[in-house]
Amino acid sequence: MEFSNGRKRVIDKLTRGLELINHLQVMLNGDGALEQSLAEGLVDKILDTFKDSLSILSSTESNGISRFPAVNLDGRKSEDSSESCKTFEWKDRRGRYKRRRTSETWTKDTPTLFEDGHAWRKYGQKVILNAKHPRSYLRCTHKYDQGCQASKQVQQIQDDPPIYRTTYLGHHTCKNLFKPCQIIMDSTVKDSSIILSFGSGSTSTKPVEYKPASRMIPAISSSDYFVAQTTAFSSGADHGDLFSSDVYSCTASTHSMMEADDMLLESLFDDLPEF
DNA sequence: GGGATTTGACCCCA
DNA sequence: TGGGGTCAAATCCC
Repeated sequence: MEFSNGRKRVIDKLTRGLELINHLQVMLNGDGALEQSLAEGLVDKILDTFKDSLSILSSTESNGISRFPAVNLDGRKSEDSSESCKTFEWKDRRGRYKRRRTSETWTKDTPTLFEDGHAWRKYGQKVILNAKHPRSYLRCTHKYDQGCQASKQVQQIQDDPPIYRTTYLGHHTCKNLFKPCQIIMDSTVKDSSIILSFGSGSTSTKPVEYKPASRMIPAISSSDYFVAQTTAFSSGADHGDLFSSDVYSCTASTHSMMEADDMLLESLFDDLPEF
């Protein structure tokens, strides 16, 4: 059952990749005035679909379910292809795992523990050398039911005022946000920026107006994305405040993190006016 | 009862 | 070799 679920998701991803390639092909066959940033954005998305597919295949393989060879995100075959055979040796598997190698990571420092819209499950806590506070280890709740490889580590790195460092590892391949996010394009904030507002069950999020800004459009496929907290919106902060306070930025990693909101981004692309 | 968290054990890798 | 990441049994909580 898990295998068929993973298989369906791989098919979905690959189908999506084909659609994007067709989209790109149509654009290339048009008047030839394809915006380079748009093309790069499409290529990024296509690459993401194939990376996700490989990720799903790898995860189902690690569960001993898949018949596909284990493949890392960089395309290399798993160095220990016999690992899946060990899944039949269930006696005391404690500590028997394949530590992931250099996966994409990015960090965020915040004064509070914030809600990022995904469901996390804590699977460990560790006292770190020369650190006052233990580090918590969390994985995506949908690690097993959807093969999501995302995980994060949270550690308090400062007491007064408290600062929490969250390190994200891997990308969400699941599709389970608590609530869909809202996408805002605001030309008044900063060039090449998009703000995402994730819904939260505990806060009364103000509806945020979606403001297409034509001069921002070439920046949509830029690698720079910015993610803001819902709480900032609900507190009435304006977009300028968001960028000066509790917003982090990064490049390809954030793009991948927003994968769960891919449909919204796709609709954003679809809404682009003709140049 | 089932899902989430805690916690000690185990193993990878710098 | 030891710090850090992950596993899984025990425990907690709703």
